[in-house]
Amino acid sequence: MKDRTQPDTRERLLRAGEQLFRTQGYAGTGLKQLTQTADAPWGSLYHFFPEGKAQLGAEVLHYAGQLYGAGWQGVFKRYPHPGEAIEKVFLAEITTLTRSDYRDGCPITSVTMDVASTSEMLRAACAAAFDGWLAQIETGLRAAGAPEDAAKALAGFVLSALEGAIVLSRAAKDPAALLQSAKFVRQIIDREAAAWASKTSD
Amino acid sequence: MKDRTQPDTRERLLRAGEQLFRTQGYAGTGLKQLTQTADAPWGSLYHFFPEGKAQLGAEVLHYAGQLYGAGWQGVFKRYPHPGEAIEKVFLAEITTLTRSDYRDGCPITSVTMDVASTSEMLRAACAAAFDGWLAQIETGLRAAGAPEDAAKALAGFVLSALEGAIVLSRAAKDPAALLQSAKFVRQIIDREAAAWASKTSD
DNA sequence: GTCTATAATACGATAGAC
DNA sequence: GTCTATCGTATTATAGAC
Repeated sequence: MKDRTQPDTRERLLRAGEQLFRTQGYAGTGLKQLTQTADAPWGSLYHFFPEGKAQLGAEVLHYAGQLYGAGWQGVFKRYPHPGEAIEKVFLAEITTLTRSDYRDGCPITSVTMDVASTSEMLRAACAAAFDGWLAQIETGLRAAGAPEDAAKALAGFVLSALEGAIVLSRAAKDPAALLQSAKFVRQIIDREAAAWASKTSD
Repeated sequence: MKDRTQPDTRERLLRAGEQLFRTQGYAGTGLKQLTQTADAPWGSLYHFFPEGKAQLGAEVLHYAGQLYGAGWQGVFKRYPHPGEAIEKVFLAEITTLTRSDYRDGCPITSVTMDVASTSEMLRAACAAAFDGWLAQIETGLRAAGAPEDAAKALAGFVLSALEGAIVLSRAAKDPAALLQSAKFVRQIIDREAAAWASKTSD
């Protein structure tokens, strides 16, 4: 869409990066393993990402940010009631985890843990990905009537609970943390939403 | 306390492991860097941990699990009201993060992201550490009158929100996620606690 | 754009003197 | 128990043919 040189190989490298970062983080992923997973020639890696692993990492973070951001947008469109929409995301994550034998976590969280304190550039890319998701959640909540401040605070809480529950579920190989968190997060949102509804336009 | 050979060096290695895992995960931490940080001789590493990095990693996870577990126990003892106790933990984490320029996250989360899907032994050690914390939170909630099922579900939710908020705060270098999550988590606990109090002994 | 070969370095782990 | 030297191997990155 932007370069017209060899979109296939480049896209496969990004996809493989996203997949491998999800399961073993940034530091734990070798470039050789990455090209093999992507079915891409070794030479192509430095053709598309001449600055090496860090550049590839940053672009994978951007790619994943956009991809999952579209998912947030879609779920709010499908389920206008925000409590239902967000609960669906938690439940969908359970499906993703169980289907992958608890391999497919969140690529942004994984990379954050590895590099937040060793590469300012990659840390900023992680923050940007999270910020994009937070903005989508905020938009979804505002569409349901949430005031600006409440929407921002709730979004941070929702994403925190989701990311943490994914971590605990992966460690335990058990969806309990996601189920438990989904229940309480939904409780909070439904209660807040009722408050927004009672305060109609002034 | 258990071996009486060279407790100092061994303890320093565990402490250095905990510190480095917090900031750069398991895969991102080299054993050379670890011995330097611990001010320990290279030879000592394989003297105390003959099975190498994996054994050291597992023992660091156990060490950190016990250490932070005692912290949970202590905060519930100091603050009998569970909403207050748990809010204190969130706020203390903000202090830890800001004081370390957002380096000192959670060692269990970091290692989980790196190895949950590549080493069954280390994944189990991560799960055991989290389970210990969950048990402490559960105990604190039960002491405040929570029924068994409610305590278990709430504990999973609380720890999920905390771990996720640490991740987001580290990525953003901003305590907002921890503050936002603390507020809603406390709301949930206080509301539940009121329900336990109204249902007195039957 | 692709591919092979390889450079340069860092890694985990071992051996053997002390 | 400590320390140095070192072995393989894996890592990221480059060079140059095609």
